[in-house]
Amino acid sequence: MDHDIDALAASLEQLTVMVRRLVPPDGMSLTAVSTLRALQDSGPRRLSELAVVQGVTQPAMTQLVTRLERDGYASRGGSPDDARVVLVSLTDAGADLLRRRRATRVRVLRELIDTLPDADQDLVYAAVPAINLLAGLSQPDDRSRIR
Amino acid sequence: MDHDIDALAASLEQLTVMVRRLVPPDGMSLTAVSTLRALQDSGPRRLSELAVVQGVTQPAMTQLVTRLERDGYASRGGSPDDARVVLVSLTDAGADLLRRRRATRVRVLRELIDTLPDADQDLVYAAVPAINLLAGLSQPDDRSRIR
DNA sequence: TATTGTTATACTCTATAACTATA
DNA sequence: TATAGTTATAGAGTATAACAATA
Repeated sequence: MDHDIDALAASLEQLTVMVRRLVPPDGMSLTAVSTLRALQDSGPRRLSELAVVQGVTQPAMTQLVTRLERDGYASRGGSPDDARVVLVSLTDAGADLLRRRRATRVRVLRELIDTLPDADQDLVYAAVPAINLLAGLSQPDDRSRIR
Repeated sequence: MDHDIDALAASLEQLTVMVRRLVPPDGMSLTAVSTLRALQDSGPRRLSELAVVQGVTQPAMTQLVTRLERDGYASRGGSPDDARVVLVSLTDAGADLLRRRRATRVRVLRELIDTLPDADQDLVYAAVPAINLLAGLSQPDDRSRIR
């Protein structure tokens, strides 16, 4: 067992480049997509919650939600409990967008993996638990730049 | 062997989120860092070559190089062969920046992996060949938006 | 004419500071 | 006063279109 951390770090960095290219650039920022996913996973959320989760400032989230709303992917609603609060929801068009991106990513990934010899494909799938271990390594969620 | 492509795609996506957070945001864009790395790997390059490799337009690269030059990470030079050409080089400060980012990524990654039980650590390192297989899957370098 | 790079302009996305409305 | 959100302003980073200089 080597436990060569530098090699692992370099491999992971290259891997992120590959993954990022699975979905062709479509004008959606990482934050925009991640915000829509958060809305899909957890339902309507306060604008300020979204800002914290995404690690951006409240004004940045205000503007992102404004663009998402303009493009039809999200909508603003009020809270019955607190008139100051804005609840942001995913629209059907937003859910469609996420569906399409996922389908593209899976399709392109499958095409790429299909080019590998069967033995290598088995190796890749056998690594899924290890990849999940790595993916689950949580950092102290360094969202401290939110003032 | 499951060969569950959807699970693999989802795991890879989560993994990229983890890797992206290894280095704290420091105002350098993905393209900026990737351009500096290209200069380090291959030596001075034409501005237009950099634009193609990074998948951005020539004007975008002109402006990026201008910012990198202003910040001291890269420098412009002429070509002796062709007076139209701008050759971009990495400066010592640029190399230092890359060194520091690499060191941070490795240090944080090590700290995170150290929190895993030994058996899981072994599992992660055993997956490096599979990760390299995935990272090496080349897409047709869809840089077709360059006109 | 074709190639290399820059300038002009516009939009996204981010930040900080100052503001409004509600609690 | 404190909290939720917006508006104002500035800078990075991207694009397309138009331009200058060189081949």
